[in-house]
Amino acid sequence: MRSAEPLEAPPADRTAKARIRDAAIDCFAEHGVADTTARRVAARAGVSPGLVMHHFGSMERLRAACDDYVAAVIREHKTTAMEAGPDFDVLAALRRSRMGLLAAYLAQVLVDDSPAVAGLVDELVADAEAYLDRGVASGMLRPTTDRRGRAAVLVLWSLGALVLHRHVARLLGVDLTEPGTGDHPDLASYARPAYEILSDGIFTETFGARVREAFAVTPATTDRSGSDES
Amino acid sequence: MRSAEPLEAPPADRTAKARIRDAAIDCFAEHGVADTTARRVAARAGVSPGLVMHHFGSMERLRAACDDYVAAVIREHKTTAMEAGPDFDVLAALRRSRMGLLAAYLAQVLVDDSPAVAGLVDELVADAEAYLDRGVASGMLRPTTDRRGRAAVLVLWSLGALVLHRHVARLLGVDLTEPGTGDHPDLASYARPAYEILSDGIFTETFGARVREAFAVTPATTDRSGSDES
DNA sequence: CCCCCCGTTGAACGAGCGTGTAATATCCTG
DNA sequence: CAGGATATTACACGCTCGTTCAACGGGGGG
Repeated sequence: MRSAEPLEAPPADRTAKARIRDAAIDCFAEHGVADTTARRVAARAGVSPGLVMHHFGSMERLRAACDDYVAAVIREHKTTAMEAGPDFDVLAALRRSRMGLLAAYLAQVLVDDSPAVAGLVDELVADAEAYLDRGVASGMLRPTTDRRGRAAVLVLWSLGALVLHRHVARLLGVDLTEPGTGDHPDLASYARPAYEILSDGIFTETFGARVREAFAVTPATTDRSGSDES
Repeated sequence: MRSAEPLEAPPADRTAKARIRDAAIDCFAEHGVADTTARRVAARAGVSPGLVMHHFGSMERLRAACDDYVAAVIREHKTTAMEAGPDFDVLAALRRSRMGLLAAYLAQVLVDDSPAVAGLVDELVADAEAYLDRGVASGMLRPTTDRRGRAAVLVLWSLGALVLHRHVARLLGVDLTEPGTGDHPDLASYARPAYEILSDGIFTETFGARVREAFAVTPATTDRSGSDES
C-alpha cells in the first residue's frame, strides 16, 4: 500500500530511504537478522546511524519494511513469470530470474515468523496449486485427492532446500542462493535427483500400493506406515 | 569423546553442568540461538549466571557442547532404531521416538553452520543412503543412478520441512516439532501428500519421460528443463 | 536578505550482554 | 572436628546495542 516508489530503480543515486532499505536487505541476507545492527546498515548505506531510525523508527519496522519490499518484488516477478508459463518449482522460478539476493534474504527470514513472509509463502502455495491444476489439466501431472496438500509439500520442500542451502552446498556442491548459476552444470546435482523423485517416486509398484493402502484405510493411525513391527 | 556421562539420566537431580546443558538446549530450541543469553540459561537451570561460564567457559563453547550432546543422542537413537528396521524418512524417525525437544533444537540450529550439526547431517545422509540401498535390494524401492544424491535430497527435504515447521503448521495444521503427535491424525495432512509424491511422483508417464530425457541428454545445460521457451 | 523546513549528522544515554575475579558455601576425606 | 578441594555465588568491568536529541546546512518563499 505504502510502497508507491518504483520497485526497480537505477542503483546509483536514489533517495536515502531506499538506499538504507537495500543496505538492510543486503545485511539481513548476508549476516542474518539477529546479527544485523543499525550501525552496520548505516555504514553500508553510507549514512549516519541516526538516519536509519529517523526514516524507519526502529529496527523492527525496518525489518518489516524489508519484508514488505522483498515480498512485493517477488510478487511482481511471479506475475510476470505467470504469463510466460506455468511453474510449480519455487526454487527453479526463483533462480531462473536473476534475483539471488532475494533468495539469500528469503533463506534467512523464512525461519522466523514474519507476517509478510507468511503471506508470501501462502501465495506461493496458492500459485503452485494453480500451476499444478494446469499441469493436471494438460496431462503432464498426475491428479491427486489433496491438491492443496501436494502444492504445500512441494513448495515447503523447495523452500526448505533453500533455507538449508549451506548443507545443500556441502553435500551436493551447488549453492542455491547464488544468482548466476542458473545454467551452472552443478545445479544438476540437486535438480536431477529431485526431478527423478518427482518423476518416478521412490517406491516400487507393489510397495507403493502398500503405502497408499495404509494411508487410505486408517488415516487416523499413521504410526504403522513406515515399518510394521519388523 | 568427552561425553562419558550417561545420555539418559533421571530428570530430577543431576549435576549442575548437565542441568545447565539441558536448559541451554531448551532455550536454544525455544528462542533460537541468537536470542539465548547466558543469564536466561542460568535462570532456567536454577543457577547463577556465573556458573554457566565456569562450566562451559563461553557461550560459544556451551553452544558447541549442546550440539555435540544432541548429535550424540540422535546417533544413539539412530543406532538402536537401525537394528529395529530400515528407515529413510528422517522426520518420521525423529518423531517416532519421543524426542520432539531435539527436533525443535535441530530446527533452530540447522540454519547456521556448526561443525557438529554438519557432521550429523552428513551421517543422516549416509544412513539414508544405506537404508535406500536396503530398500532397493528388498524390492521396495526403485533403483537410481545417483544413490547419494537421492539420499541427500530426501534428507534435505525432510529436514527442510522441520526447519520450516512454523509454515508447515500454518499451512497444514501439524506441528512437526511437537513430540507426542506421532499418532496424531493431523500428521497425515503432511505425511499423506509427501508419501503420495514419494510413491507415485507427480509427473505422468509421458511427461516424466520427457523430463528424464532432458536431464539424460545434456546434463550441463539445465535451463531448458523446466519449460522450453513456452 | 532572512527564515523556516527538511534531510542529515554525531554525540550521548541507558540497558543488556559476555566475561573475568574474588569471595562464599558445600562436601568429602582424614 | 579440621582442612582443603570443589561447587557456587556476587559483583564489576568493558563493550555494543537501539534509541534519543540537539545541532547543522542548504535551498526556496516571504
